Amino acid sequence: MPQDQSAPIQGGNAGDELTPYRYTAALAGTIEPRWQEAWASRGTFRVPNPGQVGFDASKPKFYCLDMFPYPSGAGLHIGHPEGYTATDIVCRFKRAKGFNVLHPMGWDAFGLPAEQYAIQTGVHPAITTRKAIDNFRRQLQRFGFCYDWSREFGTIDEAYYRWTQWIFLKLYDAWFDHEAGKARPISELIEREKKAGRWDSLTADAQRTYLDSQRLAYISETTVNWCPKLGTVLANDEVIDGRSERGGFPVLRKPLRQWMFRITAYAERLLAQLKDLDWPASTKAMQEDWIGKSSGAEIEFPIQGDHTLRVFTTRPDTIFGATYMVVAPEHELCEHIAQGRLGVGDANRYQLRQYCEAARNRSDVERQESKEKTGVFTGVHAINPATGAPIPVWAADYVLAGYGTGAIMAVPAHDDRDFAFAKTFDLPIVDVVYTRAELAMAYFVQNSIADEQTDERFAGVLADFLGLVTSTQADPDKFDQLISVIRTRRMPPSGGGTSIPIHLNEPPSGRPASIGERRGVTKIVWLDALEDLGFTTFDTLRETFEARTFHARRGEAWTGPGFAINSSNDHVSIDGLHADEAKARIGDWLEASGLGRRKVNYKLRDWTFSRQRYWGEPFPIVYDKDGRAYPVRESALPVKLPELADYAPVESENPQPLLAKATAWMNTTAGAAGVDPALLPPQTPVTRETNTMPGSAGSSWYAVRYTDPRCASAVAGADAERYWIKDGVDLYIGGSEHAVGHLLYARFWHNVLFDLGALSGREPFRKLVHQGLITSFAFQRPDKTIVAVDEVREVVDGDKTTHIEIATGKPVSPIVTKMSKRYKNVINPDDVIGEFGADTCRLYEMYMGPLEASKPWNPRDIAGCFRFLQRAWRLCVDEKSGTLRAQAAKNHDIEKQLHRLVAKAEGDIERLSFNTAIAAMMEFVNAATTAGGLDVSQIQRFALVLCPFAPHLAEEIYAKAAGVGLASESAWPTVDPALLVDATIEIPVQIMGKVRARIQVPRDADQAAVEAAVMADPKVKEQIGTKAIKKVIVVPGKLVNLVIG
RNA sequence: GGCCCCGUGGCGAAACGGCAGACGCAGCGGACUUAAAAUCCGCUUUCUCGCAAGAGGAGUGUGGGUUCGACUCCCACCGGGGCCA
Repeated sequence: MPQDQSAPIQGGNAGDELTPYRYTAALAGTIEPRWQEAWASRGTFRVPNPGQVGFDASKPKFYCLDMFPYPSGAGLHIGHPEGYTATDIVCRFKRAKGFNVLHPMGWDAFGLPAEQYAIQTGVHPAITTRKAIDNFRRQLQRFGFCYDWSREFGTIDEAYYRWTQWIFLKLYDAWFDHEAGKARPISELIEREKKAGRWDSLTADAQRTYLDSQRLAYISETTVNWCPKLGTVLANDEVIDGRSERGGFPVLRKPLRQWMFRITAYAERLLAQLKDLDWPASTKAMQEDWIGKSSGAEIEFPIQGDHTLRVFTTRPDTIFGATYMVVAPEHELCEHIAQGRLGVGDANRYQLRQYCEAARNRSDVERQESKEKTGVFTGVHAINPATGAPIPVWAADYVLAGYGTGAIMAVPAHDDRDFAFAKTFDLPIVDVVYTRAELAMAYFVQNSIADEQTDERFAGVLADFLGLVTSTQADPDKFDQLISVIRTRRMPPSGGGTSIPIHLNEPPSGRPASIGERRGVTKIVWLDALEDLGFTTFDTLRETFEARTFHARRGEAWTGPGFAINSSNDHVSIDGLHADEAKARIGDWLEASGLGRRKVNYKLRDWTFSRQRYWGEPFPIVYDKDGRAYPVRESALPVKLPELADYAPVESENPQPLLAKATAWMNTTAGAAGVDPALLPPQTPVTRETNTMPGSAGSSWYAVRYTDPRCASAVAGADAERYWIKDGVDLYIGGSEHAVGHLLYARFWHNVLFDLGALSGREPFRKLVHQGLITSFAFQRPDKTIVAVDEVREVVDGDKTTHIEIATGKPVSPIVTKMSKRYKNVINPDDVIGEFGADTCRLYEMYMGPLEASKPWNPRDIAGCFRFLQRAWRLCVDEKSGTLRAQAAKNHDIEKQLHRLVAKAEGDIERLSFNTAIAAMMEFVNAATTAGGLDVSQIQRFALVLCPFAPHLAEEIYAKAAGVGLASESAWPTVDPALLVDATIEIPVQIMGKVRARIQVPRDADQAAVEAAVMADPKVKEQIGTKAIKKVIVVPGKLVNLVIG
């Protein structure tokens, strides 16, 4: 590859006549493409599959994957190579350590941007996408990444999306057997129904309807996020603040016929299997939250007539506090009432109808956000099955139709929104949960003696009692004992002095904020707390607890943990129990009495899988004239996209798929479309499905395809699939923005395909790491608006540096922010490579800081990495002649340091701590330079350590030193453990935790010997003086600490 | 509002309960050079005492706790970021 003469060369001074072989950007630009070609032509990074020529079954395997890039027209962002360099280093290292390494790359290439571009220019998305892919590939190859390019593919390849469609058909042809906890072919469902005698009696249509209701891929009319401007439906995670993630266009909620995946059937498995994954805790937590499991109960509340109102609640333990109910305005009860079926008076019915009409025009978001609670009494009452009391049923829009059953039991004392609503409409608020302290107050009301109930005395006694109860975390059965302690004025056994120690966050009643408790709090604080609550007389206290209105008085719901109270009837009592036990007992009672049942609820919704756009996989589905769906046979795959004259979406509030424009393609026959003749005669006219699949389709299984990318008979050949991915990808690196979307969808498909026998393992990604965001500097005015970097001038005054906005002359402050064209702080990888070479760029990205941390790109710092490579080069190669600079004799001290470097680099790479590995190499080069240089063997081994980080430079040095072979094909240097330790070591001596002296001891000196050496040290003697030695801590090989006094 | 992550020199950072600031940048001083660049060497958390060598104190956002010993573990608070609502 010819050197690009036009590239700006600023990386240090150019090599001049004296040093023609100095390591410069120009030299890097020469050697880097040369080695890239050498690797490619030798197939250095190609890895064969089991059964193929050259496959070595004796080696362990390592499958390392980068997140699928979307090849945008703008080219590679500087953030891309961060993760890619990390995986590249690990893969090169693992290969050197004797692993079979699978390290592939490909393209997530269907999707909106290419299509938006096609709309503007009329160029077919396939053309622009291929161009973008070529550019991406060129840029990646320029970094020297060790991908096995023979495995490259894109989601837009027919040979690939054929299998994406095949997977869709597998899901269409499967149902979830809840008893077995796994997906099974639909044919087995028919078998089961036949055996149960439920099948043959059904009509063909009823059979079809039943099957369709069970399929993992099914059609449903659901409310979707419709974006008129983009002409498509978007997934929830593609909508941000009511606008599309791409383009920022408004998004409406619309009912639409959609293909859906029954991911909810897998909620429990997706949740349970998380715990075995080596993933960042935060990502696991996000998936847990997204799945949103909550256990509670479904309860039937009788209402007048023979109606019941079914609610789902996560707090069945608070049912005794349910003082009213709320239904969503869309709830069928409202309709029934409006139609007069429950005998509600005209005035109420009119109000209700008015309210429901109004609520319907407000979006869910508006309804959730609005602080002001609105609602209307429906005119009917329900019976609280726990208390037997009639409670009013209201309609209010803070309850959403789509969540749970669209109706709730309201427990205002223990739910914030119910509390606010009850306050607004003056509904009763009844305590059914108390914290420990509150329970103690209630106890005091009932059990105090007359003498303790005087207005003068009660507060003091109660404050003492509360202090004792909370400090000892006493359960209610200990209250008798504790109050007698107070009465006899004895101090509690554990509390020395006058203050009673109170422990923070004592479970389960810790409520520091409201009852005011800090460590060391005393009676005074409790007295203050009682006063704040307005308990100035005993009667107020008694009335509050007898009326069960403590929380109402406090003005806030208590949603935290505590003890159940006021919760007994003839059949069940949960008084005094904690929430978990109380829930369990209420669950038992509900089930025994037939009033309800325990129920697990998930926040996770089914996956909407239809898009109304062009540039995606077509569905292998056709419809007959009655709208019945039929699958296309596997042999007829792939269903290819038709050509279109123009790609502009039909911009409309009524969703219309773009493929409907291709009428000739859409209208076909069952035979031409490839429907099984047993299902539909070939001449039958049918219309094709005109939706396309979303971008997440192709990216949900690509990790599997890499194991055998050319396989024509399956998603991947069984041997290859089992060898590489049975236990999941060994290292998967990519951005945390995919924490729920992609990573959850891919797990779902993998699980389904495992159940159906198409894959050997359940989980696709065993170990996951997110690289941090690479940010950039910009400037900020005092009003927090941002100023672009080229609009600011740096002023150096003595040792102070200030930044001035050129236009205004006002000072601005440097900040770290996302790279943005607007701020003129975008770093282009091509420019960086032109200026310093790919090795320097790779090295700097890894040297900036920990892989997972977000960190700012500093153009100044990159020079340090470049200079390091120059020093490394100069250490090994003569800058005048370009020949090897090897010393004849081996420096043994340097040899020792080299072994330590190899050992450190090894450990650091394993734990992805690349910045510290690079620092160790810098130290080694500095030491070796000072020591006068390396011998040939040392140069070779140093090059091998450098190779994963700066492979081109390493190859060049290695070639000069070894003469034959490639560094990238050589084994990692071996470490002699004997050289990692010294005979004598220096250890610090601390006195009272401060370093006061240092002593030399043999490495394996025992405790007594070390102690003796310490005591003999004159500095130690001086420090100890006349004081006594109380304790000696010897940490072998590390340090000694003396406690004196 | 909830959950998670992060606060260490002028800057990026290191230290997996055991010598805080490795390594790099920037800065200062020196060598080399007619000169500059490049390169090499030295200094570089801060305060006090000292001409100096050196000695001593403080110090990892703040306050508390655990420990012989805490940047590291626990609790609360403050500040920044992310995700969810």
